[in-house]
Amino acid sequence: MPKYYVLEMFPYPSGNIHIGHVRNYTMGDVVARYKRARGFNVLHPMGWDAFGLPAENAARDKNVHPAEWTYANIANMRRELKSMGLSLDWSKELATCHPGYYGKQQELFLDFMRDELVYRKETWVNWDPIDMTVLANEQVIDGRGWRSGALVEKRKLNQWMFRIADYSEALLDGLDTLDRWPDRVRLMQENWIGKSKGARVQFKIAGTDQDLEIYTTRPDTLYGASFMAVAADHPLAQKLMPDNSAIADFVAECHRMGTSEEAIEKAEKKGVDTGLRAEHPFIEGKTLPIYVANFVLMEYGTGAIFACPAHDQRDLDFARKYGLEVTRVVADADGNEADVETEAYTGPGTLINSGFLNGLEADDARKKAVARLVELDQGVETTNYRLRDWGLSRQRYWGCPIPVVHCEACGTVPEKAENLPIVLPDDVTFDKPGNPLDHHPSWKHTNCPSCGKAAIRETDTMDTFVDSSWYFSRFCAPRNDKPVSQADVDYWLPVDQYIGGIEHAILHLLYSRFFSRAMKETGAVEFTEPFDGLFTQGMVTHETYKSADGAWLFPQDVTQNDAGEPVHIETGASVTIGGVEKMSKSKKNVVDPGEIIDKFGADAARWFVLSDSPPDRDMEWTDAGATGAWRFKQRLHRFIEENLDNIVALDAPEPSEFCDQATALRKEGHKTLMHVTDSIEKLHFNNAIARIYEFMKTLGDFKATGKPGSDWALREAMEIMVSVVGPMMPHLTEELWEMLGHKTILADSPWPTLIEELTVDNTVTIAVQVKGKLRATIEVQKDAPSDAVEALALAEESVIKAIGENPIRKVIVVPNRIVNIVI
RNA sequence: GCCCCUGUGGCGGAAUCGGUAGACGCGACAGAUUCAAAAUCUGUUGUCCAUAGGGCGUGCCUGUUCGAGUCAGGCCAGGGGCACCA
Repeated sequence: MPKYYVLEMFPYPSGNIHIGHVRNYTMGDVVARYKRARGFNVLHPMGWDAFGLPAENAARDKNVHPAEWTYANIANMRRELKSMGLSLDWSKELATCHPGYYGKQQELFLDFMRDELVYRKETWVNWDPIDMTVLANEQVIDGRGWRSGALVEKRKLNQWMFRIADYSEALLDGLDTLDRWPDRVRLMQENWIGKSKGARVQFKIAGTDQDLEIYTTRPDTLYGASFMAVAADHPLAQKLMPDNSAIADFVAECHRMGTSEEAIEKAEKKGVDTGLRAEHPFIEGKTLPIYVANFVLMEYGTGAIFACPAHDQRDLDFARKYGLEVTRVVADADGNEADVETEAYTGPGTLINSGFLNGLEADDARKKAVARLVELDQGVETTNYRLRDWGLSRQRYWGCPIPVVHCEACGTVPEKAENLPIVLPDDVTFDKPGNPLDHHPSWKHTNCPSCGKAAIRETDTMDTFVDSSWYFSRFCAPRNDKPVSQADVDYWLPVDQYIGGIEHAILHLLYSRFFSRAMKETGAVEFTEPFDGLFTQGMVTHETYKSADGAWLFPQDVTQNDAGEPVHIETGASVTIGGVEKMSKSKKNVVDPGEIIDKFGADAARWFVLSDSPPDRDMEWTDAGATGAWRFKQRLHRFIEENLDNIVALDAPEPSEFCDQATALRKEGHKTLMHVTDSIEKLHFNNAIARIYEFMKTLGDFKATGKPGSDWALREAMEIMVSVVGPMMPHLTEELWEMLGHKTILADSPWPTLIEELTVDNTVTIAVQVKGKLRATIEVQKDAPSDAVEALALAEESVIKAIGENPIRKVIVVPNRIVNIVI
């Protein structure tokens, strides 16, 4: 039996499911049920992304232990998910906060240490002052923490880092193989990895025997060089600091700026002249001033640049501020060589003012310049990436402990595998800021795994994105002794269809792609890409409501008065309807899935989240839409119940003869089956539902006549209907399936078999156009010869009228589609 | 600033390959049923002129084509991603 692994991104156990979960998990469930019916062995598990800061905040605010809070939330959300009728394999359930999971993660970490995929380094980090922890670059959005929203500061800390940057090229290359991923996500990852081709160039520092190494993507503009600039943290600046208070002050200022708001609000380009000068590699005797500048990043390239103001906007701004020279070296496409004033020219063109490069196109000049640098032994062509290593240390309690011990004698020592899991202590307090593990009286005191002497345990825990970077592999065998069971992973992975929100386009998905490669390196798995197919579903939105005093109102507090105006349900005060926005607690435009399921039933809720909008786009939750879904459910139920007497018994043999009415019904049924199947395969659930509605209309119009085959055809049609609705409305359809006399449940029944002959018509309706305008439609035999079709078209009265006195210049006949008469 | 996506009735949206634009749903309107209402059922519903019938119509402008929502070029609007990345 072929396998199919369908997975929705596992939820954070915040306490309640929200309507976005309903949409996400319904889509996955439809795929799972459909694939099962198509004969696949389906894995469809569920678990909990259960570590993270909210549990610690709850502990602090409500005086409840993070574990207790988390497990209570899990219990509630599991109950809510079960009420949705999801076909999940609960025997595979896992929670990342359970030692049975995070202990295995610690094992993986030791393997990573062994193979040098993780290392420790003192580095500048993004510090979130509210969450009191470090954030990865990916977790800083607009200079603020992705969770807390606090302005992020720069701090220097010892950090555990994953070598994700070493995989830049591999992660980039891998994107090409992911043809079942949205282009948008691939593009976002490509941009994030940020590959650029350029050169490293050594500039001699005049009067010394030292070099300044820079990175540039524009070696062709070397003749336009006007100054050099290094980052505040560049070794050169650091070395000059003690003897140069101007530089020391400036470096301190840069650190204060960090990623703070000022920096984002287009910080002015500033710098300090070091007094040193660099020798131009091509121009004998020319030297360039070296600045420390705030717009140069230590983390990118070499932390130093040469500046060509005419062809780089930042360099130009800086040059204008400090009165440095601006030499144009690239003429634009029209040969324009005019001086650059306030706008740098970054387009293509021909080299000027550039010695041996003059007259060359920029691309050729680039190559020639690098060749000369290599000759001079002053440069080399290189590739650079924006992607940096992933700092995973978090100074928090509720996360996976990093299984490492710091020993005065032996240094940083990995824990022994047999000591795993390193379990979090239960008795922790959250009354003071900082890391509770660090405050704990005894937990960090241990013995060195190497020499046995007293030593200190690492108190940092892992970023929760580590937890979600391999859970899909653990799902195959969640209680296995090893982190992943080789045989099970070989069978199930990669995930065939992964479904989740676009907000994880970079963070979670890139980390998981790295983790799979790293685990392949350590021998844990054999696959490279974890997610073969990815689908990103849109958000659920809702109208917003405001009372006269400007306060947000919940949808359930708003109703319509007799005049149809929106009013407050209790006070009758008038209400303003605002825009349709992403559901958020602050704007109160939320609906509670629990209430929805109570009111409309799980089937109607599932149906509605699939029905109206394409699944990758945002959908608006409306009560009217949910009511529509409920009505369909009632209608189908009523129809089948009322027509049970008009159908043949289960397994009655197919009659040899069908009346016209029966054949017409069969055709509609099989056409519906074909389209719904196709739509589900493409995850176009809204199209599948539109087709089902059409078929419901046909079915509802069918009247039992007793003519040959009609009772057999009606059962066939009903069974097709129940089967195709099945993945979306499991409760209703199981009931109907039983009413139809089946002894086995629908969920275990195969998808109906398509009879292709019944999906093709023997007559077709052809449009007749005159000069591209529709004038008539004609019924003809399928595949009728063109000249016969043409004759029929020309005989149509409305066509004759439209042609009038004009001579016919040409007649185009597209078989089975259209006739266009050109006059 | 750079990169990407999306613009179709009152609304959500459909249109597989360039071939009858507006499927299907919601809403609205009219009617049936009802003492009445709810529920249900039937019909109408892009727009303009209107009697038949016709004109116009997929953000705007050009173009390619017998034929364009669909392809190409140029704009406009909305959304998203990245952003001192040298």
